[in-house]
Amino acid sequence: MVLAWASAMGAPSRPVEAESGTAEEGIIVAQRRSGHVTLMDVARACGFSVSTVSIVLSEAPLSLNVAETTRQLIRAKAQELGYHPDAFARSLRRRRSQTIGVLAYDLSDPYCLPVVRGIQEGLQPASYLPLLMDAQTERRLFDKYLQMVLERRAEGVIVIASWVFDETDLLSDIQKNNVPIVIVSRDLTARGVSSVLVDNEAGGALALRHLHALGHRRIAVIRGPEEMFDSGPRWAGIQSAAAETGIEFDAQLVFQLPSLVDPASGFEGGLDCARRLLAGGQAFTAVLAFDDLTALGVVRGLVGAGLRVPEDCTVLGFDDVLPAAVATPAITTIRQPLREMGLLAAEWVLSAVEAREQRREQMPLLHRAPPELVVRMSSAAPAGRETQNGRELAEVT
Amino acid sequence: MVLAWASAMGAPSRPVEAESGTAEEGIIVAQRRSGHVTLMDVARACGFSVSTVSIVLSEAPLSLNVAETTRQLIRAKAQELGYHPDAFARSLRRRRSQTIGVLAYDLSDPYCLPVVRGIQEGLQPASYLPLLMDAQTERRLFDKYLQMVLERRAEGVIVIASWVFDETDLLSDIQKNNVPIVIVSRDLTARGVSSVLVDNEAGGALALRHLHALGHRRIAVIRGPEEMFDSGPRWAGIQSAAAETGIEFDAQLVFQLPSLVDPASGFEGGLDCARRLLAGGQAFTAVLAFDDLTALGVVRGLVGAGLRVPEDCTVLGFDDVLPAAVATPAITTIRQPLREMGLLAAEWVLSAVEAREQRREQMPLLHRAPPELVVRMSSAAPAGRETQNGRELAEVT
DNA sequence: TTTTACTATTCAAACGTTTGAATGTCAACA
DNA sequence: TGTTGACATTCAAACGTTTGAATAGTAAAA
Repeated sequence: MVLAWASAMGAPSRPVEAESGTAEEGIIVAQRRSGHVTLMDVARACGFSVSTVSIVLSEAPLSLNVAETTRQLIRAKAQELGYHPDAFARSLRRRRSQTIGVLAYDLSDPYCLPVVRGIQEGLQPASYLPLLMDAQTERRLFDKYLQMVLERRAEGVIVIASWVFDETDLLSDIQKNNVPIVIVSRDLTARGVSSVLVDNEAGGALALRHLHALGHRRIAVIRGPEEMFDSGPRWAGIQSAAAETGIEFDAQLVFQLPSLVDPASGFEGGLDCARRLLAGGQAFTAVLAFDDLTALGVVRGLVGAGLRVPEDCTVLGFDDVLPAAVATPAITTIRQPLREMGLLAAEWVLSAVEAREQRREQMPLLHRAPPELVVRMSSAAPAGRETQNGRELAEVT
Repeated sequence: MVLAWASAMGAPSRPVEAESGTAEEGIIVAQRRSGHVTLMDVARACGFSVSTVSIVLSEAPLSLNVAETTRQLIRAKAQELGYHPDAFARSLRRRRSQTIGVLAYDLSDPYCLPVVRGIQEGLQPASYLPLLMDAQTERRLFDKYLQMVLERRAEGVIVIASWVFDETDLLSDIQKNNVPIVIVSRDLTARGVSSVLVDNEAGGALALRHLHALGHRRIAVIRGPEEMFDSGPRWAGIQSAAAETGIEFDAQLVFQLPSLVDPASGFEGGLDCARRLLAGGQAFTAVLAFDDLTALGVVRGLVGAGLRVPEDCTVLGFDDVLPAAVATPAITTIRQPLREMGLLAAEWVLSAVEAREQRREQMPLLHRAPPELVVRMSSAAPAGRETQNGRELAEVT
């Protein structure tokens, strides 16, 4: 009984005998090796076999055949003892982990969290559990966690790689093991990986058209770093919209972020660009930044030189992450539907898991999520004259 | 090779997979039930027993006795087949999960990530793996994940509960199972839980003294919500420093945030307070906000009314999260050493795990991490005269 | 020749579940 | 009396590892 049980815990080095209250034969309470209550413990405590207890507690189909009284007794005892099924044993036996690996290249990037939220939302109804891992921008960790995902027998993997890295055949190990993958925020369909990402072309175009509509003509652009996937298509979208609206870029006003160590360093990049922009002496009325952090860096640079945003200069971001929304002036930006993208990734990975079970082949899928212009406080029509910042700067500081 | 294969067959009579494809070499392609390569597969492929292969691949002490050539062969074959040990089987057998559950009440709170980073850092050297879970401010999810932590046999748990919730005996289930817990960001030592948190009193005092040193005398304070742990001590620290410096608070200038739904809503709270503050017509030269998001909300409110920060009004935050650093003006704040706190929590939980193994009792520990003043752009000496915002506001807008 | 001591490898029993097949009841129907 | 079938429960074999104990083979020591 319970007291005997407690004494067994107190003296773990030898088995303790105790009597069952009802049955004629004594029940031997075995020494518990691990601290956790097992089916065996529950079975002994209530006098049924391990099988019956398992059937009841796991709500297997057979439990319909188990007498109601038995079920209640077993449930009560399990509750009382604090039984929690061992996920290791269960997954091992069932050959299902009910787990999807979620590997973020850098969780501290405010970009990732909404995606993760979407994934959680998508996994929930199927009662799959996300196995969340944060590679902290370290290639080494990314590798290690990928192994981990395999070892933990995740049934699928979602990779969030908003940041730079060359995953040439990083993922091949996963694919070799026939584990479905979905990647968020870059197009890897060419390598056979289903991909969910924002429509960068459309986003770039959206941003430029907004500036054009406000009346801006001399626009500075800060492109993303060379090795980053989004940089190319986003710039392409900007260019095509520019052609469309008859805007021409001054090569002096087009910058490119250096390859960055971590996402937060986009801020530094933006700040630096703003300084170079002002030092260049070319007139401009708007800055189209690669992402929100960059935009915030630009704002810092401009304000530091005595300019006002948006009165003297409009600044546009991209992504719509938290810091952009709570800054003052709040950054006008191109919103990526991150949560929805995560949700879709989850749905895809689940359906791929199912497809694999039924041995159906599946083609890699691609979704380009439509971005959305979020007009906030950092954009406005240009002032009468263009900012002649080279000179103004000297006066103000 | 063939002989080894035969001996493997001598093993317990299993429902033999009748393979017709007995090739000329006699190599039988094992029919894999799950998609994953097992020790058995490797053993067959290289003609050794499962035991030997296990010993080699897990680098058990016995592997010193295994011939060098054998080791190399086994490793090579394992590599070739893409073997990854099954974490379920391994943990089940070893009775160790090498896992610490990390349960964040809301991962999207920028407060959490640095703590998580610290935890990862602390777990790494012991090669423990964090099992990261995000309760999304939902009590129901928190519960569920707590169960999960137990089912996955995490050897310890770290709870990050920067946000409100009444965990009266939420954690008792964990404690009953004798799993060590450490909680970050509130003091639960009274309930026997080791706790790591910032020294809120010191932080509050630090903030107030900074304002005093700058010359501020009429200071508005926005206290944290009633149910939040930090609110009380932080306010106490502010008050004691005020007494010390001879500052008295105008009750009209002391606000309290309503109970909030999620951390980002601190921004709304701050914005609202700022409006009420301005509407109140009382003079003030500084606002001491409960946290950074609140401070950003205050800035928004003040700027919206035509005031400048810090020229017309100083705003102080608390925590030092990313949005505070990248906003312009950057928020002067009280930094919590979040990473260090996470690191300590990890170290504590690991040592508690060890203590438990050696059946040593351990007292709950408490650490109040020293906060640090980070002076940025949102604080300055007050202008000559105090802000008479009631009237000024009417003129400006 | 036997013993001892190694070295290199394998046996077999766990770990805690799940589940197809088997067992045992008991009442109803030939 | 035997058969049927429905219900309630249990048996026992896996799942993929690890590991203490056992087994061979060989060489040195007694």
